[in-house]
Amino acid sequence: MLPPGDGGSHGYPWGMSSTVDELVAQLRDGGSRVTTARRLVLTALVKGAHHPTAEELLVAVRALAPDVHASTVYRNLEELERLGVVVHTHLGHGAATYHLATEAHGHLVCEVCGATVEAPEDLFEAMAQGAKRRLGFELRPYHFAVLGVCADCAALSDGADPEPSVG
Amino acid sequence: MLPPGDGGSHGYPWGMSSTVDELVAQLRDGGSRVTTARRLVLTALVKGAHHPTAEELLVAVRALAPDVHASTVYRNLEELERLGVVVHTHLGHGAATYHLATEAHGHLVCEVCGATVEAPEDLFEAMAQGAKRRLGFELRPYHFAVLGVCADCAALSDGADPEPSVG
DNA sequence: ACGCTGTTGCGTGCTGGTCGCGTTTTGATA
DNA sequence: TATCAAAACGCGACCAGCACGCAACAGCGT
Repeated sequence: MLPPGDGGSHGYPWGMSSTVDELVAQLRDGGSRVTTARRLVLTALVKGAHHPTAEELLVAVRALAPDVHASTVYRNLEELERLGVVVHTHLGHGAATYHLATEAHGHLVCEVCGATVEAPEDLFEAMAQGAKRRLGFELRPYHFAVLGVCADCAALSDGADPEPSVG
Repeated sequence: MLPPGDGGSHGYPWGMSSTVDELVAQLRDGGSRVTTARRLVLTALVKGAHHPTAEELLVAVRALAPDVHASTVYRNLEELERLGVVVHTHLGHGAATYHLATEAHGHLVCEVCGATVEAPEDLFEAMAQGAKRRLGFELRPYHFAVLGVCADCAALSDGADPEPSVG
């Protein structure tokens, strides 16, 4: 699962994901040291699933370096977030999920089936403008998901109202 | 948002929101039994602060019935939520906050100072309509707060960008 | 190659909440 | 009003997710 840390970014279909080397450079610029564990966390973020939890990142890291400790992953994520390299998001009641700051986006999560939809950038715009104009409040709507019912579940539950599962 | 449910109930001075008696009736209608602890939880919700956590409700309940156990409060809140009497909301990283379902509303929380603003009902409307039309997604944007920067903090931090505290 | 200091592994602790169990209480029925 | 099954309770153990203090280790400027 780990092709060479080549410099060029050959595209991932859904976007411009940075390479590990670029992120490592960000670390150095920020004055942080580059360690094995830290590099592996970045690698897992770049190449792994879309919304990994700290736990999932730990598993990915341990696949290559079995002795990395959970608290190391937590501390690294904290530091990476401080440097603006990653952000974390809460999609529901469980653990936070992490992604690269360059991929920041809003999330819609279905209360019924748990499906996660990445919100189009402009979906929040009207609300953000309204909040700014009327309350002076600058929205940053990326940190918590917005819950709701996805199209599939809405169709299925016409007439029957299943218990929400994410709430 | 609160019809004068004061009906026959020999009033709590506060008058406003639903009375404990009305809520108790909802419990009975739902097939649940009415116990001392349960009634006290409802009383705390009706008369207490605006966004109490389970812990704060426990304190309020214990002020009148010192032997009520924390798990009782948690279980009651769970049951009350199942019956649609209360809802819970996450305003930040800490404990959930509870309020009566009749008072459900969206929340804007300042990442910097933690201030909570109750969102005007229609603030979410444009976004909800957009999500419905474009994604078939029915928003229920009340469960997680939407983060941002409040007017005061935005003014203060012009030029300097303090670390978010709520994230 | 050295040494300063950031980082790690490890254990321990905390918060917020859940669960199983034996006992008490509720409220429908007699 | 007494009876009694089932609901709810008190209690403690336990869980997930994460934070922390410390001694040992390792990155990187010199």
